[in-house]
Amino acid sequence: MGDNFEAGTLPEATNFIEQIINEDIATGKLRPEQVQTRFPPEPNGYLHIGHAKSMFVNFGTAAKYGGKCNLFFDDTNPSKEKTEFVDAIRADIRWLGYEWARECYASDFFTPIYEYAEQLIQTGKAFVCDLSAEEIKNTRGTLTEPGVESPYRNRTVEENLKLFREMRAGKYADGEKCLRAKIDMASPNVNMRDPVIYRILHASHHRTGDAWCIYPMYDYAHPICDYLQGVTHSLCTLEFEDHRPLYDWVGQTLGFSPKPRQIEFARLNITNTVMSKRYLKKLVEEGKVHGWDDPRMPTLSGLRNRGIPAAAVRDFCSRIGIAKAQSECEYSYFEACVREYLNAHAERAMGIVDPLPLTVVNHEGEEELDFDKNPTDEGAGVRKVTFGKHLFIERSDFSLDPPPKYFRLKKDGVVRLKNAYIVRCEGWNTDAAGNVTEVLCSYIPESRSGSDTSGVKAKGVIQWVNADACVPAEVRKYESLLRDAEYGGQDFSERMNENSEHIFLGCAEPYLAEAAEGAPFQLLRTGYYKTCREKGGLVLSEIVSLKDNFNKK
RNA sequence: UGGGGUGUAGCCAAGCGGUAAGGCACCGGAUUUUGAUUCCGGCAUUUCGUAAGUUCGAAUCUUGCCACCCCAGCCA
Repeated sequence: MGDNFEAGTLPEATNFIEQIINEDIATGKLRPEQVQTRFPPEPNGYLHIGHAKSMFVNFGTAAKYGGKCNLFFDDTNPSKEKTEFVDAIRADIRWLGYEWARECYASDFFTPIYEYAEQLIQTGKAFVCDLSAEEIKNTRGTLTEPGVESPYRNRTVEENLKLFREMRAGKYADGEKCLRAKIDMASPNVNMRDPVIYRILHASHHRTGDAWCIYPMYDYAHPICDYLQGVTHSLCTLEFEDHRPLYDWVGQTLGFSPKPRQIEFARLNITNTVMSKRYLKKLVEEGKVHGWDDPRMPTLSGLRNRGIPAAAVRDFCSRIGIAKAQSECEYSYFEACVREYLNAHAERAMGIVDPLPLTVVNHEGEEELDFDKNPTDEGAGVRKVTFGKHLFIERSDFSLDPPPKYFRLKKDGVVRLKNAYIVRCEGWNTDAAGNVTEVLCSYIPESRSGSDTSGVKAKGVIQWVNADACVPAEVRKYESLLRDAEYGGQDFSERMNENSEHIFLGCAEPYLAEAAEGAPFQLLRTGYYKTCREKGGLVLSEIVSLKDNFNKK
């Protein structure tokens, strides 16, 4: 990781963030290896693919300059945060393939953050306010009108200090008082209208327990934590642009040098994919999914369980770019990255989801055939596959009433059994209801893969497994995904495509299957998948419905 | 109606005064023992939200206008 560049030269900037950093380096503010970032999740849920972009930006930028990136848990609100989430976050970062220089928490800095608050009070830059939350709201003004100053704004330093210490000592109830920065109630930027920087919260913190009953607000704590960690460039998403003046105010007022610099970029959005922790949490809590790592979830652990390689996620992040324009990627872009990676790296296996017995009437005994594990990679090697008289093929690969351009097995037709022989349909058996229960075929001995001298042309190639030697597999079936705007109402439903029947959380790959032993493998039948999607535009939750849908037309 | 941002193809996105990169998607065609892959070709040329202006020359500079996003938590 990290591009190499000669000492004294700057790496080529590939996005606006790197341009800014290059300028900072060029103007002597810092040396490349001093670049430091941080990935700052709040431990109140699992990481999702949107976080993957943030990690790519933060870890990637630091690596590019030979600098460092910390893992920083933003745990300033004990009412929402849990240790379970910090463990899961750590695991997901490692799975994605990133390593942090240092792991720290906002709570590590509670003491200095508190001391800085006293410093603000001493210098007359903060005051204890007795207004209720409601009153503060009512005096903040509106977007077009200035706010009015708190009647407590001009308390003496001594009184403020006394009150603040009493707040810390637990003398007051939640919401009874708060500490506010003294900035400008008439600022056109609402964030600067004497923002609350400390609130009273008699809640147990997942790390500090009951040591504190006052907790700093994000806007106040973040610049301090950045500074104390040595962060030089604090990369965050666009919605914090309005907060940058406050970020800078804290740094300047407290005399930080060098002062960390906040740079904002657009967060990741993907069509039809819910990227809101709030809704994901709701799905989990209401039991609509099996958990945060349900394969239908856009969480990193969900993607992992879906069989999506971390490298593909990283590749996706690198290809979508980093910019400030609000945007929404098509899901197909992500799929392309996954397919590309899987095609190059995934070992191929034949699998049958809906088995139909096929008997090779003129074949006796068994024989071993070589099967390339990955035809795009010579080094992948081969596996032995046993061919015999009794096979299974996919039910949908045989048709008595084939649609036009049906290349697979049909009445009186031939098809190649992948990597084995060409077979000709000789007949079939049905049950009382007329359903096909068995296909009878003859094989052409001269058509063996790799040494075909038969001269017979088979347009179609289908998968098969040996009925006597195959490993039982189980395709995990999931209920089709959310069907209406039940979750999240309007916001959620707005994410629906006009054409899609289901809202989905991103589950669409047909190559999810799970072996009985629990080892996931991929069925890389992207052809079916594409075809199906073009025809129906449906969101598919598992392989069976995918193939059924394919057969419909 | 205040402030902060953003507008380049269906979707991402380069471009930073010298005559519109690349990827995804899509459309042709070739090869193919995965209808996959691979490969070739096409895909903004009265055009860079729009209207004027500066300039030999503008997506790039100036001005006006339009559209969209974010902000009035003791959330992050």
